[in-house]
Amino acid sequence: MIPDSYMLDKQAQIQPTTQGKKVECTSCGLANLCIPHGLTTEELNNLDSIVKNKKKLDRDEALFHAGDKITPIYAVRSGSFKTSITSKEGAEQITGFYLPGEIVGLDGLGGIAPSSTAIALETSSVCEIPSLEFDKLCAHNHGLRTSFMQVVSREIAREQQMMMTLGQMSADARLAHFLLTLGLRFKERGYSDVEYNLSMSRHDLANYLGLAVETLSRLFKKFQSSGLVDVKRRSIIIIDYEALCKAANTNCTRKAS
Amino acid sequence: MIPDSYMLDKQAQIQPTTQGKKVECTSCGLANLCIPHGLTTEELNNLDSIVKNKKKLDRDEALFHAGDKITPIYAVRSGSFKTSITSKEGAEQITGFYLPGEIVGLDGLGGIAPSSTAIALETSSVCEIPSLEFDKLCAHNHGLRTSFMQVVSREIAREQQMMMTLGQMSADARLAHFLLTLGLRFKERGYSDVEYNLSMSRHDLANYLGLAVETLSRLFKKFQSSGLVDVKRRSIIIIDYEALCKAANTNCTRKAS
DNA sequence: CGATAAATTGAGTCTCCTCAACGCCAGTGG
DNA sequence: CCACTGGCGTTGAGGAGACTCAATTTATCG
Repeated sequence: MIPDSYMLDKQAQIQPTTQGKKVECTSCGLANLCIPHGLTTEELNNLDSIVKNKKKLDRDEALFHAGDKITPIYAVRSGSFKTSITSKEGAEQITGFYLPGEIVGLDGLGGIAPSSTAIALETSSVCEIPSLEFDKLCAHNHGLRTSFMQVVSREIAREQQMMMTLGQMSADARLAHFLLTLGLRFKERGYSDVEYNLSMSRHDLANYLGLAVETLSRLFKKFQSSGLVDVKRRSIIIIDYEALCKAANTNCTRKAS
Repeated sequence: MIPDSYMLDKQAQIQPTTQGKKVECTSCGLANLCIPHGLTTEELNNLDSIVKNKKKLDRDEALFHAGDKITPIYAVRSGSFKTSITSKEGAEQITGFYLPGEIVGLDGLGGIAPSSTAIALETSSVCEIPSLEFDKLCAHNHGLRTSFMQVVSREIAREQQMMMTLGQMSADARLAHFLLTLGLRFKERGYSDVEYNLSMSRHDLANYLGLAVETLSRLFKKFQSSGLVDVKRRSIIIIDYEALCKAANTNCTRKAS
């Protein structure tokens, strides 16, 4: 089954959340992918006490802008986001796509203004974690500090991997690698790693991968006609996993789910 | 005057530090560029109490390896380092160069094994900050937490900028931008921003910038013959700052020092 | 249903890579 | 002192991958 975009919050689909409905980390299905992972019940409750009510955003709405004063950090709850930076000359680089359970805003810690802008790719919601309160909480919760540091480390590692992608890989490998990695992220969230929908436009994806849209389009076509994937607009079905790995220059074997 | 490589620790040049000599953050000339920036005297003393003795490394020696168990973080005290990640297939990407006052090892926080390997580019020394002790200290020092979060944010922002460089810029712009930015980092450390020595090989720089060594070599020659810079092996003299900015596609004006 | 944006396709070009050879410099050992 | 060696950097020739520009098709939305 193909998830309807990245909308993973099934509760929210059934009973649409009003702006302000309190969501508890303790009962959140994404907890293991998010900051709560590995925390004690007490720490979880502490965290719950400062996490602000779910904030809902429409497509193309900004969660925060580069240069904003004091910004909280956000945990994606449903939907998805892109972050991008813009040079003085107007050049844009999309620096990441964020799925439910992932943390946005790590470039705006310690009172520093974020260098990136975060924009919802579809109707999305986030849990807001105010920086001041979070910092206070960190003073008394070792587990929380550790968990957060892990989140930070993974984000840095992800960006390093992206440097590898942009610096060393061919266009083919970039796309193949992206499709495989995105699949794995869906899998972590309980969805298929071989059938999913993209929530970003060709333009956004091309920019993220450092390619021209035309090149990206041709690559999709090439993968399609080589029988690697089935692409229909934003729907992706990975047909030949092994071959896609090979295209990504990665000797990854798909593990049984 | 051209600094002899990145050796900024003049004390160390005069009286070579023995392995184990205690260096105080309180009296460190790099404090303002490092974690100590903005801390109270008390916090500084606390930090001093856990910072381990200076560790000296020769050229090509590793500070830590990708996958190492519990790794401390390190503040570069003298010399310089490169960090790199390696894919399973053996592809390498250099992810950063680190000068005195900068923090290495942020991809290994919270007990996570670092994804990168750090290697000294020349004879260098570092201050070791053990993760456990540092975490404990963070519990009681708001300023320390804030300062560290700022370091983390800047590192993430730096990597995002690198994604922009690799994803959007031409080869010319990449090199020009690198030379300018490196100059600014030297300036922060009290050196000329237009005359300095590179501590990394052409190979390392090319890899970092996502270029072939041959391309890099041709670029240096091109910049040289256009009168932008004077390049002699690893010595760099920026002659036409404005033109170099233009090559970097950046409308930066050089501020008087 | 028409207007606008998104995506695809085609043609031609150029940037940058690859491969190969050569020059330069430092260190080594005879 | 000098040839030898090996790493590092440069130079040249040729080619391929990805870009640009332009036109067309396909979606999206009022």
